[in-house]
Amino acid sequence: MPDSNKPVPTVTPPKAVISRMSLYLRQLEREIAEGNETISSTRLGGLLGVTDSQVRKDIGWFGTFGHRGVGYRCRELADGIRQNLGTARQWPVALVGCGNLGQALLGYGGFTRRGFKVRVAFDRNPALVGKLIQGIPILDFSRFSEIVQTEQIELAMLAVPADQAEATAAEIARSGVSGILNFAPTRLNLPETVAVSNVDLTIELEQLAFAVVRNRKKG
Amino acid sequence: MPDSNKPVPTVTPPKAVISRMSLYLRQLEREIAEGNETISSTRLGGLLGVTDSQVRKDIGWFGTFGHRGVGYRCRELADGIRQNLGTARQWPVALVGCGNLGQALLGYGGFTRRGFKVRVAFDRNPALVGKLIQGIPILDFSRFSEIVQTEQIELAMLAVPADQAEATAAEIARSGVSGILNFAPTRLNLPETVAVSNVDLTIELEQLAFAVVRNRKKG
DNA sequence: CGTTGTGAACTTATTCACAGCT
DNA sequence: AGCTGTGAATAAGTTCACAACG
Repeated sequence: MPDSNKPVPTVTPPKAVISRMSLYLRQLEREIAEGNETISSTRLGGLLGVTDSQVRKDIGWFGTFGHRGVGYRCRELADGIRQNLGTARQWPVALVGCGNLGQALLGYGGFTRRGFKVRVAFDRNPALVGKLIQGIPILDFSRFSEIVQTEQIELAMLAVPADQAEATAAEIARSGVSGILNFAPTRLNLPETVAVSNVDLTIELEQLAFAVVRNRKKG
Repeated sequence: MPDSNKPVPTVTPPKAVISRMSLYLRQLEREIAEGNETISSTRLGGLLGVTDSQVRKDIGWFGTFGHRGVGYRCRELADGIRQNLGTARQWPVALVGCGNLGQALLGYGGFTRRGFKVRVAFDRNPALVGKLIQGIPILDFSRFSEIVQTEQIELAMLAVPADQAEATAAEIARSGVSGILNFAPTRLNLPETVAVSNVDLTIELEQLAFAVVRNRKKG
């Protein structure tokens, strides 16, 4: 073994690496489903529009998984990625806000398959409270803090209107939830004990519009 | 990968710049609504978690809008950004796939306010075809190409299951649509005449999980 | 052989710092 | 005095290229 005396302080992979790792993981799951034992960085990257060296560098952040002359064993690498992403276990999730978007999120099976289990949903609208959507009960948001304890909720998906997002997020944070996936088009200003990811549909559409305009100019 | 050895004289702002421009635009709209005439790069950045110099550099890609000693006039800058993003006009949009997520997208008012007008929706499920959701008619997907012509559709939001995404996207591309906002967890491989943006909910959740785990390690 | 892991080179993005305008 | 616009400095991210190894 060459010198393993590397300092390696607080090496945190960049966000971009993490999202590519998710991409790799998904492809690996497909390869496994198709019965492929191994995959090379060249093939994995080719399928996802990423260079082979990028694939190897990215994977390097999470450890040493490859086998020279062979490639990566799909199962081994998939397990390693899940381990590092923190999704080798199940995450109990709460949904806050059961309007159109919220209800769609309840119906989206993709989460469960990747380790995220929506346990309970909340709203303030009495017309919704008490209903069962996709088998998940909608409770009054006033009970949020209590249920977070009993159900051990760690993540919340926030799908309330923009003008309520900031205040609702503050309350969620106070209840001890560790992460919020924010669908409202608003910057949440929270203590950094709470991690926040944003999904902003309008920004994506505007990026698309811009790309189209640029495309036309050169075409 | 094919040749791309052009010394391209036309500078194109990076994607990251574009999404921050969207962010600035939204904040500017709020400032206007609150009656503020001008805003400085420091304040604008502070509200959005971006440095002042980053704000100025970003804006610089789109032109010269500031007034020394004053800041940016909100209306002027907002107009300039819309002009550059290509959202100063209305974009006619089609929705493809009217399941849970698709229907939620139809109900999401945020698009319309930013210049994206969903004109028509498509599905292959006969149980859905003919219905009117949020005032928007659901048509059979076989009519897609025809309607794209008559309604002058330029953008499509793709919200079909993963296993249909690639084929459906190919058909959309063939109909002359210029951009696709893809909600399916699949890489679309299309001719580069069609711009693609991806919204991948699972990736976002995994990023969140990772951030939470990292947060806990240092906390 | 084929394919990884990785330093070094290169490219892109961000921050600094300040001249210059109002 | 206040605040932008921007070149120069720094940092971050990507690709290259090749030794090392099953």
